Amino acid sequence: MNWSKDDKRGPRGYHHGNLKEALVRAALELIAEKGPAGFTFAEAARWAGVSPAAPYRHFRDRDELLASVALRGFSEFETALSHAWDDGRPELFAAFDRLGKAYLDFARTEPAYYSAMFEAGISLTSNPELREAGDRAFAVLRAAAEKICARASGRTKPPTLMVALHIWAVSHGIASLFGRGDAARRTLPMSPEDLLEAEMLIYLRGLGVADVQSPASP
Amino acid sequence: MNWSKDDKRGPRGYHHGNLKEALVRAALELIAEKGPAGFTFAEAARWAGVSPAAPYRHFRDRDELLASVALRGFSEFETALSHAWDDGRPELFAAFDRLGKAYLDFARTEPAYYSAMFEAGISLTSNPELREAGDRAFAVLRAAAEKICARASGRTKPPTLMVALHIWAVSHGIASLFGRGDAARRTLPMSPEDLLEAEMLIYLRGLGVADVQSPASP
DNA sequence: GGACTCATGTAAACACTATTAACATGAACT
DNA sequence: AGTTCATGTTAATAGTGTTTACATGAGTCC
Repeated sequence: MNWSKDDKRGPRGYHHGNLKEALVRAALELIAEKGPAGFTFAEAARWAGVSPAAPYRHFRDRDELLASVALRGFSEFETALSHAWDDGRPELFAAFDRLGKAYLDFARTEPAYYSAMFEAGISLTSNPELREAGDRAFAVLRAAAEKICARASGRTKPPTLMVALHIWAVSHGIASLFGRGDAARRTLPMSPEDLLEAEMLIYLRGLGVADVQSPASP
Repeated sequence: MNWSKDDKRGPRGYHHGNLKEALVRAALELIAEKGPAGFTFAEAARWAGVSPAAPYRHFRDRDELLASVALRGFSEFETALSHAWDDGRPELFAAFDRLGKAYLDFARTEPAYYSAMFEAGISLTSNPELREAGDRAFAVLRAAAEKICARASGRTKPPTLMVALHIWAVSHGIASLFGRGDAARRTLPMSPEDLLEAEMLIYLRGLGVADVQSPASP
């Protein structure tokens, strides 16, 4: 007999082996299916093949599991954004456009993460770790805002932080209102991607950033 | 026959008299307290002083009560927005500024409505009445966008619908990320109102709308 | 090897929720 | 009066979050 963990069923007798990980993955599946509200601690346990009380060995309560999902979400979000941004290479505006598309793409393809991060109502003040993860993701937008601001032509440079917050708000607004399943979807005259791109072009133009073509005539 | 609802205690024997209304109000209280997820059908019934099964005479299920709250929310939202906008009087940009502040004010002072409307995940496709109520509120933003676009100086006028969607996305993004209790609040260098005003000024400038002062120098 | 410990699992219990079914009441209409 | 029907009740089912007491087994020290 071969009891190694590569067995079809694995050893998996009394101890699961990697329950914490399995629960996070189960939560992701379930949230993606039925929204963050429909996600159930008990069902996650069932999905992982353990008793309903087992998860409490790894998470204080249901909210802590949700927070754990959100934490990982912010981490993957940061990775996706910074990969798209790629430090503004090879060209600032192309990279900026990729950044916006990556934002929308994450919200669409990872609705479970996105819900946990922004809609589950987890308190950031009581969870510094989560806040820091969010800040790291936001730092990518901030870095992009920095390079954008450096190109502004006005007498005074716009404040980087403000611009970063603007970019975040627009992206989140579009992703949240139009970017996902038909839960809140309305019939749009254009794709969320085009909508975001147009808005950012107009905004950059208002900022006095050069090399941006007129948005009204594509 | 003066058992109108103005009676001191109302008849209130076996029949409540106005349970549907009472349930909606109870839901509002509860959502405001503990978020849309923490709201409970049973607790709403308790709050109204009836048995847990009574609400089912007025709402098919919990979601339908939530949808009812959202419906009323859109109606009040429309009222608030159109009152602030006041058809662009006495001056376009002052009215537009009021509109933005009214948006944020609604999200802050009526978080229960706002959550039910945008975060409860109620399907709009399966609820035409709700969708229409949302469209009526959006129509105010659209009307504002119309007048804004008419002032655009470029060769071609920007499409009204697109501009309206942009305004909506920005407002919702700021309200949703920074506009309410500390659930998702971050430390900001400025108030949500100032943040929104600045973003709209830059946007309008990018749109080529006249009479807008430079945003970078207040 | 054997005993001790501790993280990690189970089972049983409690209070609570959504929802339904069967029954009760009373307001309105003939 | 009596009937009807909307609107309430009670009782039951099934599923949930969470706690408590107990069980197991992997690693550690002798």
